[in-house]
Amino acid sequence: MNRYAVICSTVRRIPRGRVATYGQIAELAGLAGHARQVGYALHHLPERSDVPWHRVVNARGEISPRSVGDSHELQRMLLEAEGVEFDLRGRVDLKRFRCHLAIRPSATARRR
DNA sequence: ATAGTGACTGGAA
DNA sequence: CTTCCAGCCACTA
Repeated sequence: MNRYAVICSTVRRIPRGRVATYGQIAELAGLAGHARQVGYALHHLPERSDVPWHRVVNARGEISPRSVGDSHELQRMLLEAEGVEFDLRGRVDLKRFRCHLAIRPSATARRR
């Protein structure tokens, strides 16, 4: 079980129509303080991955700017399709759409 | 091996 | 409330 796999499985737990922040994912994945690694992991995802990568936004509720690519446009489209709303500044109201997941004890070694 | 980068964050302004 | 910046440290080259 590598770091990316743990992150991916955590992202998969985000319910439809909700979002989570990078830091939140990192924490849930047992990698508290390593939010950037979440970004790296998502960056490495294959396009047809079943991981709902688009449900991950930054701490401000924005879709994080990417150095390359145009996937952020797709991301917003996917989120709106799930009912996530953006304000005029392109930000999600985290108070409303952030998912509340509990930190799974031993996220890396689930059930023996 | 070293150096540079970044899909981030929290605190400061 | 907002934007800005330094620190962060694994990842890439």
